[in-house]
Amino acid sequence: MTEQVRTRIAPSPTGAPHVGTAYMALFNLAFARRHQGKMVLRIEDTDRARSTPGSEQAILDALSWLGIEWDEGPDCGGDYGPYRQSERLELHQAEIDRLLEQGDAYRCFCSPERLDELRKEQMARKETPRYDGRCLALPPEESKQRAKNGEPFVVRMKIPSEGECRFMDELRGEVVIDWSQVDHQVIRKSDGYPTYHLANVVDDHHMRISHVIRGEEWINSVPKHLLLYKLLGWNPPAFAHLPLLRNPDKSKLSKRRNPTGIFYYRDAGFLPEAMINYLGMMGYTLPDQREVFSLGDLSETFDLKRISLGGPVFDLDKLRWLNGRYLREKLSEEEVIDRLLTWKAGKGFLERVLPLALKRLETLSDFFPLAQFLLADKLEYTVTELTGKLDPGEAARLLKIAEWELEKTAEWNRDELSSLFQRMAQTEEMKLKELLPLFFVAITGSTVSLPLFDGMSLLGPDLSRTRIRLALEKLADTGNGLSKKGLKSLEKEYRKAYGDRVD
RNA sequence: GUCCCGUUCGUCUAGCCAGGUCCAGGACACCGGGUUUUCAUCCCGGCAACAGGGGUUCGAAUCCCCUACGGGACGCCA
Repeated sequence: MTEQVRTRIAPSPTGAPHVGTAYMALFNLAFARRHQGKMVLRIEDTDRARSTPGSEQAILDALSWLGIEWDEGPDCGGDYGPYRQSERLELHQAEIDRLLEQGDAYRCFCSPERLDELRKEQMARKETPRYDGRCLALPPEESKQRAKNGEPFVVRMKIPSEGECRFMDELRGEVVIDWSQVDHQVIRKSDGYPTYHLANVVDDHHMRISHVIRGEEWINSVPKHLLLYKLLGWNPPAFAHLPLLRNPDKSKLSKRRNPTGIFYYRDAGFLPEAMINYLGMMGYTLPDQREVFSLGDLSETFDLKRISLGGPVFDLDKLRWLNGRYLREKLSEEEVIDRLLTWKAGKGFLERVLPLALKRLETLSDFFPLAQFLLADKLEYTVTELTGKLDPGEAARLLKIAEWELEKTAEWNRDELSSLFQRMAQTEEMKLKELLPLFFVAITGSTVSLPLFDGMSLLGPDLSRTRIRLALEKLADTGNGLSKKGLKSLEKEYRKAYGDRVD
C-alpha cells in the first residue's frame, strides 16, 4: 500500500438532506472502510445565496441518524481542515491568481444577459453552448485595469480548442470527451467565491483525496477538473461515477414524485439500518447475494466493480418490506419498544400533544384518536372530505401554491406557519376559514382534530410536505389534478403574486 | 439540439470482465394454495426478462458494430 485511501462526501447545505446524499455517502464510506482508509465530510457552501447553517446542521444530523460516520469534518475536525469551503477562500483565491498569472485563466466582463443570448443562439444553431471567448482577447493590462476600476468580472479557465480528453472512470473504463464540448468554465464568480469546479479540485488536492466517488451527473465535468489538476501541477485522484437514484418513471429521483428527504423516512417510522441496507442494494449486491446486511457487512467485502450501472428505481414497497424484516427479525421486542419510545411515542410527545388535546377530551380514550395523525405515515380520507366546499380544481391549485410557499419557510413553527397561511389567504382573497379546511384534512386526515399549525409544527416539515403532495396526488387520481399546462400557468401566476420559487 | 452514460422479469438484481454448466437464478410486487379465531407473519407454488438488428464464433445474455429507447450534462447551482 503506497497511499492511504481517502474519500470524501461533499454536500451543499442548501435544503433538506437528500437520500441521494446518503446514497453517495454510503458507498464512499464502504469503500474507505474496505481499504482501511478515511472518509471526509466537506461542506460545499460556495453558493452564498442558498447555503444556510441550519441546512448544514441538518445534513450532519441526517447522516448521523443513518449511522454514517465520517472521520474528518466540520464538526469533528481533522488534519486537513477547515472542512467548510467558505473557510478556505484564501486557498482558492491563491490558485485562481496562479492560474491568472500563468495565463491559464482570464477575467471575463461579459454580462449575464449577453451570455444568455449567446447560449440561445448556439442552441438554435444546434451547437453545444459554450462561451465564445470574447474576453479571451483582452490585453492583460486592460483586464487588470478594468478589474481595478471595480468593474464586475468572473474568472474563466482556458480550454484547449481542439483534441479530446481521455480519462478512466473506475466503473466504466475509458471515457472520451472532445474538448470542443467543454466550456470555458467560470472558476471564480463575481462575488469572489470560487465555483464548485475550482473549489472541489483545490480542496480534494489539499485534503489528499485519493478517490472521488460521486454521482454520474458529474461525469461531463471531469475534463475540466483534470485540466485544473494539470495546470496546477497536481496528481488527480481516481474517479468513479455512480448511477443516480431514479423515480418510478426513471427520471432522476426528485421530491415531485417521491419523498426524498432523509427525515421523512425517519419521521415516517423507518429504521436507519433498514434505510442503509436498502440504499446498499441500489445498484449493488454483496458477493454472496445476501439481501439483509449491515453497513459493516457491506464495508467488509465492498468492491466498486460490483456496482451495476443502470440507474436503480427507488421502490418504497421494497423498502417497507425490508424495514418490516428488521422490525420482526433483527430486533428484539424490547428493542422495538425502545425504538418506538425514542421515535415519537415517548413522554415528551405526550407532553407536547396533551395541551393541544386536553380541551377536546371527555375520556382518556379520546386522546389517541386525536393524536393519531401525528404518528401515522399515510392518512385515509376521501376526496370529498378533502375538498369540502371548494371546487376540486381550486383545491389542487391552493395545495400547489401552499407546497411552494412551504418550501420557502426555513423556520418551521406555529407562528411562522400561521403567518404563511394568513398571507396566502390574503393573496387569494379568501377568509382563513375558507382556506384552512382543505389543509386541515390534508394534514390531519379528518375534519375533527388538533389545531392545524400546532399539528404541522409537531409533524415536522418532511411529513407535512409529503401529506400536501399526497393530497395533490389524490386529486390527480380522481381526475382533478393540475395538467402540465395548468401547472405552467399556475407557476407564472404564482411568481407574480408570491415571488420566485425556491427549489 | 449537441455531447456523455446506460439498457436482463413491472421493480431491485445474479450471470457479462475470463463465451458452452442459463430453454437465464434470487428478491419485492402480483396471483394461487397451506398454517392461523380475523389480519399479518410464516411455508409452498405460479406469472414474468437477456431492447432490436447485424457481425465474430462450432457455440453469445456474455465480445464487436449499428439502431432504438431511457437518463444525465450543457448555469456567476452543486
